Amino acid sequence: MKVKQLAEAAAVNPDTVRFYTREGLLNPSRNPENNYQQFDTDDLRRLRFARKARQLGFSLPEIRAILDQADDHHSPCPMVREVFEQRLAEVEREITELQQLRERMKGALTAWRDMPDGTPDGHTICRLIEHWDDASTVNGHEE
Amino acid sequence: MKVKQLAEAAAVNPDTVRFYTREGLLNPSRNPENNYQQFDTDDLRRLRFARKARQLGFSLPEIRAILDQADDHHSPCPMVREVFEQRLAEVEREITELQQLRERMKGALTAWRDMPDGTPDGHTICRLIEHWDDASTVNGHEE
DNA sequence: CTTTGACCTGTGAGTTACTCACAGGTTTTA
DNA sequence: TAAAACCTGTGAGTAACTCACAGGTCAAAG
Repeated sequence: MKVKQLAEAAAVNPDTVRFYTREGLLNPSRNPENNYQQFDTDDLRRLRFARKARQLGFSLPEIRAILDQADDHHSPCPMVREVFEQRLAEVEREITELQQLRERMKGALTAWRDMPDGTPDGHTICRLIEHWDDASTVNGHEE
Repeated sequence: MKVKQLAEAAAVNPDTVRFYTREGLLNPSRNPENNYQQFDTDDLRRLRFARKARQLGFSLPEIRAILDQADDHHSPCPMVREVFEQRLAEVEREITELQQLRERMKGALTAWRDMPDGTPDGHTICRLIEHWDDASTVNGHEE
């Protein structure tokens, strides 16, 4: 398989294939005649794995580490489990933060709609933002 | 006020102040003697507004647009309201996506813990990821 | 009065995970 | 045989900062 075929098989951009190859997640052989990259079904599995892991929030270095360990016939299990659980905790945190944000935004909109004059001006909404109480979400993610 | 004082007053990195100035969100005057930037309380208000708007998910170009309109004594209201409501919808979408992700991750962990042998190996978890059904969250955010 | 340290200046690079553009080589198709 | 489609590597652009660097300025201490 060449770049475009692999990309299509995994439903990704060919440039992503090239990028992952540069980053060491894929290790294609080379056709000595024209220097083209040759991917096999194992590369396809790696690529699909990588894409799914990305959806779960794993970073490329993490994915590469998992793949490398699997290549060395080491069980990547402990690391994967740890990262997986960390990621789950992070997802929970993000959900909580976003829910709080949603409530505050909804409250602001409601207060805005219930204003006496009905048609609030820019000062009103700007004041809403200006007086936004940044109790939660202080600095985004400061891990 | 000089850079560092403004930064401290708004609890941000001095480099963020410089960056926002470069980006046109802040328009300090200059001390002609030494070319230092001079910020006033209005700059502080702009900076605080910008930071709060950022917490709400507004982009820097959006914030600059709001600030510029306010400077022209136009009411930024309609734009702010639109962006605000778009952002709220986006937050709702993100919450839903993350909740689905959480459920799937928890399900995976549970299935993993309930494995017959109790100590699953890397293949187990990797297979979990490999067979991850990417029905939702297909391409992240493709707005 | 000079030195030290803290601050200022502008600019350029690094971060993440891609995506796109470019220039030139190869292979396939018409 | 020529055009289209694909390959190659490299470099830049994205968002919103953050950090580093080299050199200028200023307040206070020695």
